[in-house]
Amino acid sequence: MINIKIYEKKADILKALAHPQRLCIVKGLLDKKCNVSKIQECLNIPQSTVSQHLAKLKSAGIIDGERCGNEICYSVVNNETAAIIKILFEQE
Amino acid sequence: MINIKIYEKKADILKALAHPQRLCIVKGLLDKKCNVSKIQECLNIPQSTVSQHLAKLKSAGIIDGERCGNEICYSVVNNETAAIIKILFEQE
DNA sequence: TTTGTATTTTTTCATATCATAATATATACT
DNA sequence: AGTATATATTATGATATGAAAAAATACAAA
Repeated sequence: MINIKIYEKKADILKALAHPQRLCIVKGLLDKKCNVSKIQECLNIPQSTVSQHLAKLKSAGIIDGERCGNEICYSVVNNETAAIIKILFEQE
Repeated sequence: MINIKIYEKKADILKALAHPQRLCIVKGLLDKKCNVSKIQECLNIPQSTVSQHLAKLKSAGIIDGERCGNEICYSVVNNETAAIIKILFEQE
C-alpha cells in the first residue's frame, strides 16, 4: 500500500515554492543571502507581505534566518529545493 | 527589473504538483502509463476526484491523455516535472 | 531611556482550492 | 436503440491561501 505521508511531506515543500514571489525570493537567496528590506525593494511589495512569505518558507524548512545586528539574513538551507530551482531555471 | 511572468509560469507547474495525491499520480505515471480506474483503485478516492486532479495536471501541461477504446491512458509529458519528481524521490 | 530602523505578528477579507455527490458524455457491446 | 463501463463536468460547501494594513517586538544608537 502507498505511504501517503511521504507524498504529503514532499507536497508541502512544493506548496511553499508554488508562488511566484516566493519562487523569486528563493531563487534570489540561492545567489546570495539577503535581508528582508532588500527583497522588498526587489519585488516592490509591502514589507509585511515579504515577511509572511519568508515565514512560510521558513516553516517549510526551505530557508533559515540569522540575525546580524538589527537585520536578519536569510539563506536557503534545503538541498532538494536548490536542485528544483536549478532545474526550473537552467538555460536550455 | 525582474520578469514576474516567468516565475508565475514556473509556480503554476509547482502548484499543480503541490498536492499529495497529484504528486502520487504523477510519480505513478512516470513509471508507467495508466488509466483513471487504476489510479482510482490505487489511491482509493472517488472517481470524480481523480478526474479533477487529472484535469488540473493536464491544464498545467504536466500530463496528457490518449483515448484507447473507452479508456483514457495518461502519461507525463513534461520534462521539468519528471526531473523534479526524480529529485524528490531518489534514494539518498 | 527614548528614538529609529528592521522585522514579525495579528487581523481582516477576498479569492482559490479540496472533496464529493450528482449529472453528463463517450465508447463498446448486444 | 439500449445497456454497461470509463471518464468528465458541474455544483456546492468546507477549508486554505493571498494581500495588506495596523499593531507589536527586537535591536541599535544617541
